[in-house]
Amino acid sequence: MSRLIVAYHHGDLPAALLAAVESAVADGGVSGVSLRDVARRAGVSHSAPAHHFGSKAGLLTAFATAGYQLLAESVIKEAAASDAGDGAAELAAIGRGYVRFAVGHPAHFEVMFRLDALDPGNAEFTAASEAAYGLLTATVERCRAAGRLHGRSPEVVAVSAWSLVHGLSALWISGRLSERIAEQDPRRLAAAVSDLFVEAVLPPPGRDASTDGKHLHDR
Amino acid sequence: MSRLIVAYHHGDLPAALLAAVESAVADGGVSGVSLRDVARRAGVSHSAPAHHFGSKAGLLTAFATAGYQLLAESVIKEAAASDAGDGAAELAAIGRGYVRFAVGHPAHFEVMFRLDALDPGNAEFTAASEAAYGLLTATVERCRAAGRLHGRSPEVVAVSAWSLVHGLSALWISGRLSERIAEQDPRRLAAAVSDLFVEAVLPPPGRDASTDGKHLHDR
DNA sequence: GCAACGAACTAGACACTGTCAAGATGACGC
DNA sequence: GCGTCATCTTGACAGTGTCTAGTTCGTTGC
Repeated sequence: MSRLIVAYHHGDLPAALLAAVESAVADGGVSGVSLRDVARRAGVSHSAPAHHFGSKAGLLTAFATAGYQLLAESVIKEAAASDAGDGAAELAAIGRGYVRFAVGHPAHFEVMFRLDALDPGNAEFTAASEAAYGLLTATVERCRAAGRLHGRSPEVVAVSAWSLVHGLSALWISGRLSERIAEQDPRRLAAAVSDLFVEAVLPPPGRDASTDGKHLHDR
Repeated sequence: MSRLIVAYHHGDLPAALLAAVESAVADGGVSGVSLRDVARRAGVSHSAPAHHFGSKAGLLTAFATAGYQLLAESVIKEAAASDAGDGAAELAAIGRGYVRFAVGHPAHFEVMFRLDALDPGNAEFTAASEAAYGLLTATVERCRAAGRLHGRSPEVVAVSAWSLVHGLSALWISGRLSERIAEQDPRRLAAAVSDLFVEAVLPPPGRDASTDGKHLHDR
C-alpha cells in the first residue's frame, strides 16, 4: 500500500514509459524515439515523460540503466550455470551472457552505448555500468590468480575480452554481421567466439607461456 | 575545367557539406547533427543539403561511405608497412589500422555504424563496406592457407578478429573505456590487443593445435 | 550574340519535435 | 473539511526534416 505512493493516477507511469521506450526503439531505432511518441504509447500527455525523467536524455538514461542491470543479471545467470573453477570457464560464460543479453534486449543494448544521447553525469547510470564491468574484472583477476594469464596484463586481457563480446554484439545488432556469416544463431556464434578466446588466450597453466590448449578442443 | 561542371555556384558544395557534417558530429555527436546546421556551416540555405543528398539519411550515408573508404585506406597503409608474410602479421596490422582509423576519424566511425540513421539500401554504401570487409577475409584466408588457423573455422576467426577491433574502437569512441584503463594511447592499446589475438589464436604452425607462441612474446 | 534549357540553389510552408511555464486533478496528513 | 503537493495536462515557443514552388546562372544549340 505505502509502496504505491507514486501510483495514484496512472498505476506506474515511469515503468510504463520505459516499456514504451523499448517498443519505440524496436520500431524505429534510437533515432526514431520521440518523447511525444513514447507518451502516446503510454496513453498520457506529451509532457508527462519530462515530468518523471526531466528530459529526453533523462528518459533514455533511465532506460540504459535498466539495461545495465539486465546485463548484469544475464551475465550472473550464465556464469552460475557454468562449473565454478579457476575463472576461465566463467569468463567464457560471461561472454555468452553478454551476447545473450545484447541479442535478447537489443533496444536496451542499443541505447546503452549511445552516450551522446544520454546524461553522462547520472549517478545511477554510472553505478550500474561500474557494477557490470566489475563482474568482468573480478573474473579476470581470478584467472590471473589461477595462473591462467601466463604473464599477460590483466588489463589488456579484460579489455580484449570486453571488446570481443561488445564488438560481436554491436555488429550483430547492427545487422552488418548476419549478412555475411552462415551461422545464423547468435548464441552459438557467441559461444564459438567466447570459447575461441578462452581456449587460445587462457589455456590451462603450463610451464610459462601458453603451451597447450588442445584438450579443450573437444566441446 | 570540364571537371567543374558541378561547381559553378559554390565550388564544390557536396564536399563542403560532408566536411560540415564532420565538424557537426565532432561538436555534438550524431544526434546533434541537423541538416539546417550543416547548411549553416557551409553557408548555404537550409534546403541545399537535401537537394544534393535527398534526405538527412542520404547525407549521413554519403558520409559513412566516405568513412569506409578511409577505413580501407588506413588498413591497407598499415598492412603495407608490415612485413608481408603468411598473413598473421598482416592481420595484426589490419587491427591496428582499424583502430587507427576509428581514433583518427571518430566522426566517420560513429556514423558508419548508426544503421538506423542511414539509408541501408544505398548501393555505394554497401559496396564500400563490402570492400573493407573483403580485406579482412582475404587476410584470414591467407592465414588459413599458411596453416595458421590450426583447424579453426576461418569464419569464426574472421568474425572474432573483426569483433575484437570493432568492439575496442566502439568502446574507445564511446568514452566508456578511457575512464577505466591506465593505457591512454589508443594506438598502443590497439597494438597490444591485436598482438594478443594474433599471438594466441594464430601461433606459427605446430603439430596440430595451438602449441607454442612463446617466442612471439618478446616484442 | 542570344535565347532555351537545366542544374544549383533559395524561400516559404507544413507537420513534427523537445522544453518550458502555467494550470488542473486528486490522494494524503491533519 | 481543507490545505498541500506530487501527478499530469494544456498551451506556447523555437527548432527540425521534407515538400513545393520559385530564382539564379552557366552551358548549349543555333
